[in-house]
Amino acid sequence: MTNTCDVCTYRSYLFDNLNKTEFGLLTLSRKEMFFRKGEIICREGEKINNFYYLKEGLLKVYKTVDARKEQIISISNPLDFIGLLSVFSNFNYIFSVSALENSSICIIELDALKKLIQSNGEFAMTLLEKMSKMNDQILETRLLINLKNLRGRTAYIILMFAKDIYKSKKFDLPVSRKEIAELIDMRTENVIRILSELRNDGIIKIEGKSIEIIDQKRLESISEFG
Amino acid sequence: MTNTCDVCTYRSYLFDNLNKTEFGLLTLSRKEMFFRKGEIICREGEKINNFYYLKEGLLKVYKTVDARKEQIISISNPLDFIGLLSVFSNFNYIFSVSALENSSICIIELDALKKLIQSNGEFAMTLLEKMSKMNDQILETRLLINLKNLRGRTAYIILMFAKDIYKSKKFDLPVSRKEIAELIDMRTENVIRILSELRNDGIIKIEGKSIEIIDQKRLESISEFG
DNA sequence: AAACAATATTGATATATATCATATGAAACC
DNA sequence: GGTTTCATATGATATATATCAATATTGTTT
Repeated sequence: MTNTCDVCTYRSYLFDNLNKTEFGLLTLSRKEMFFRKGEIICREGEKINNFYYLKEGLLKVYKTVDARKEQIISISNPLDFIGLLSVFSNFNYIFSVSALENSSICIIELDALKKLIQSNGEFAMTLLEKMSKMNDQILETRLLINLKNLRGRTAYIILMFAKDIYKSKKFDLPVSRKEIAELIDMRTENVIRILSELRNDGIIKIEGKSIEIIDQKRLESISEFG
Repeated sequence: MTNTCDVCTYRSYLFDNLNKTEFGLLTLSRKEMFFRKGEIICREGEKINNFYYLKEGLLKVYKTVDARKEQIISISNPLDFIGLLSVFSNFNYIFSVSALENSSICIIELDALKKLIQSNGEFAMTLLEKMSKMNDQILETRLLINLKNLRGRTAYIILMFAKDIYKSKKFDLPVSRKEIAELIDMRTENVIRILSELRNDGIIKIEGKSIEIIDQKRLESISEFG
């Protein structure tokens, strides 16, 4: 909602190293946009002109495998940069991004940002650190998920939603069963089956999209050991 | 072998944007080290003090899953930075690196490099671009491999060695069957079995570590469609 | 409200992959 | 030189996961 960057909490997170002039320059090229749940922010293959970061909401980053199947690479939380580092190394997006919940996104012209990187080394260093941390996390998570069996993956993803995203044992899933499958490399039927198992074992409660973790210890043990 | 950076071909690849003073600063903190096949360059968990890049040879980047199993994340070619971006976002390595072939590695003190990033924005930008390209590629490759069935993965990795690493249809595998398995998420027995199948189908020749691609078209088709 | 499409669910079955067992040759060790 | 260890190899079997099928449930469009 707020359109002045000065008061935006995100300033301190990323733009602390900029002086007044630089910050003004950035603000000039900056826009804030609102995306409704389901809307697409950018598409694989499109030219990259902007640098996005997520102010509020929830996004998914994904690739299209074929007409019926997508591969979800990661889920973006508020404060996340969107689009991995590829914005700096590719001319075109190598993935798509869409909104899982209504989201506010800050948009900065990539050229303006690149100029700042070149003129302000402190800022460059901060950006490099933050972006590299995010990239590492995505890769590590993908490697971790692939080591687990289906039960472990399902438990892992429930815990991710509870701990990392909603910070609560009870929450509404922002995704369909199919999307969970696409995120943790499973088939929809197996996601559903295993969710039902976990319910029958008294580890979680499910009712439609609503999930509540009953026995977190057991769920974590399943996430770790399958 | 050469110890003066001026003549090193790698200068133009990465350090073009530095002036004489800056370049001198970097050279001061720079060392070149030789690692024999099998030797470990750095270990998961160790403190990060240096920025490495591979001048000559071949490395593997991996994580230790348990006493008997490793997970190979990527293979580093000459010109590659070693260690993903985590060198900028972590204090300790989140993976290990060892030499698959005798290798020459340039070692720069991380602090010296960070200073340069902060003082020279052009250099920061170049580094950001190159490192992010590498990181993206690693992630993309991992996603791609996981979409394939075992036959597809095996074909893919043979083609990777032939096209990306040795640039020849005939080459000696720098890794054991077990390591191939750890690289493409399979079991050793299945790697061996499928290699034998491909041999029996007249698609490749194998003799110990030596591999020759006979029918590249079919191999590529298997890599793509399984 | 009816018709339709998408999602969720469960069961039965097929298939891919892992596991176990065994053998051989080569390298490492004492 | 003999013993041990590791890499390669192949077959038989077990297990995990995908696929197919059928039905309910929810959401969407008209």
